[in-house]
Amino acid sequence: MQSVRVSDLGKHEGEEVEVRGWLYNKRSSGSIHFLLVRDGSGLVQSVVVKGEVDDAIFQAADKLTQESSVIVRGVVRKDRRAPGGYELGVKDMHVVQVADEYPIALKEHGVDFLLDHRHLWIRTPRQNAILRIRSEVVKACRDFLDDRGFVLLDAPILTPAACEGTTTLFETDYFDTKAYLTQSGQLYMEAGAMAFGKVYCFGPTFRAEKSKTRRHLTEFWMVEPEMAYTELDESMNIQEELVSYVVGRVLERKSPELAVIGRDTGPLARVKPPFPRISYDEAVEILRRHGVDFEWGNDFGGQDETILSNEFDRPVFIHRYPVQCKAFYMKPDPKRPELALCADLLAPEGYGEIIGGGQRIDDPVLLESRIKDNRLPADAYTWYLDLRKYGSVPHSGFGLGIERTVAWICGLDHVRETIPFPRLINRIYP
RNA sequence: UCCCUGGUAGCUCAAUGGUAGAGCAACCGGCUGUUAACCGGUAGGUUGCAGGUUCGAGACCUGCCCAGGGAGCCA
Repeated sequence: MQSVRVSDLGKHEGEEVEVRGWLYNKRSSGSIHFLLVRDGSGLVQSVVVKGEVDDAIFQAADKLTQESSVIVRGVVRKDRRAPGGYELGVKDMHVVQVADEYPIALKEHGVDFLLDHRHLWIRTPRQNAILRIRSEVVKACRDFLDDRGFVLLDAPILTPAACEGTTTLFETDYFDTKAYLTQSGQLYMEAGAMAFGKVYCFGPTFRAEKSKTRRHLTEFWMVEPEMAYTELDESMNIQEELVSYVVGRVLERKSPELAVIGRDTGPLARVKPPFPRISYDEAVEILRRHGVDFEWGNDFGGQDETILSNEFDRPVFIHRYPVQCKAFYMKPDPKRPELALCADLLAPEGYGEIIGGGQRIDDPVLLESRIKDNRLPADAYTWYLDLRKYGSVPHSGFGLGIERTVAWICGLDHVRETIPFPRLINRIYP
């Protein structure tokens, strides 16, 4: 007999098929059992009627516990009363395992409890939908870049020194010396851009900051493209096309999942180029108009970002921050050297920064002095300086945070639900 | 690291300083179309930990632990 995924049941109306899955929930009226079976692709109501199956099977159905693994066989039929519109009239059933008492009931739970049971929590429809959308976001990013001639160049996870100096690193032993988990693949992507023209990396990054907010994980994933012969404005063009493409792909292919999590897709449908581009100076003016006592030269806080993004109906670029706000490798604006040729992209609806990027310093003398000014270990950056000695060109890149992007697209209030097994301060289990 | 809030049954939560309780889950029984099904019953507790105040503490006080929310930092 043909095994069918629940999501494909509609194509098999009237046929006898089998579904291999787990019992999500069960309702019974004594002589008729309704088994809600999930298989990872969806939920199907399987109807077991006394007298229509062997008594042994009918009784086994009665004994099934939540999340017991089960194979049900029967005829697919349309029924308005069934969730999803189709149900299975069970003829035969094979119980693979009767599950122990399942910790996650079909009702509300606290976050701490759910995170302790994350390995089971991901079975629930809402978490399943979020992680399917994450999968689509990742694939959309890669398709977009692959189609435009970018080469995937994996960056190392173990690194000899800080990429950005100041922020906190996870340290680990590396034989007789120390190594650090990467904070960003960017510097390596700059090497790649000079080798391939356009590259990107996609991988986990690690920040040992003791951040306790809805926007932070200690382990998170970034897509980091880097492009040779590319200046800031062109980089922003790519970014707005990428983000629009990703949102479009989710709307196109994951609308059932968006419906499961109850996301209002109206704001997402507006995400199309061009995105507004405002300078740091203009952003400061907007904040002051809103009564924020903001000192020029500071970086924006979470509330500042919310005020700024609420001014627009789509993601907004903020470009040309004061150089002291940004990393050492950011190229100063030739017209105003106190500003960096950089841009952050703020997601709408108060979701904050989802992209940070900019044009990199291409002058070896300036870069060397910046490394010194930031008291970075010069030895560790010898190779990075080489990139400016051997055929230096203007180049730009950016990093898109996957979890923040997924949280925004899904309309979630915390990034921890956007990654299968979140790593947070004080949480590394399961 | 700082500020705020919380920790009671497996889970979600009640309980003027005066006998620790409900719903769900589990278990037993009933019900032929259920929609987090419903109805009846059974069982389930070192109230986060350690001290203290009191005739009496889940509640009040002190310290600690853990979690949530926020700040800073950042994607």
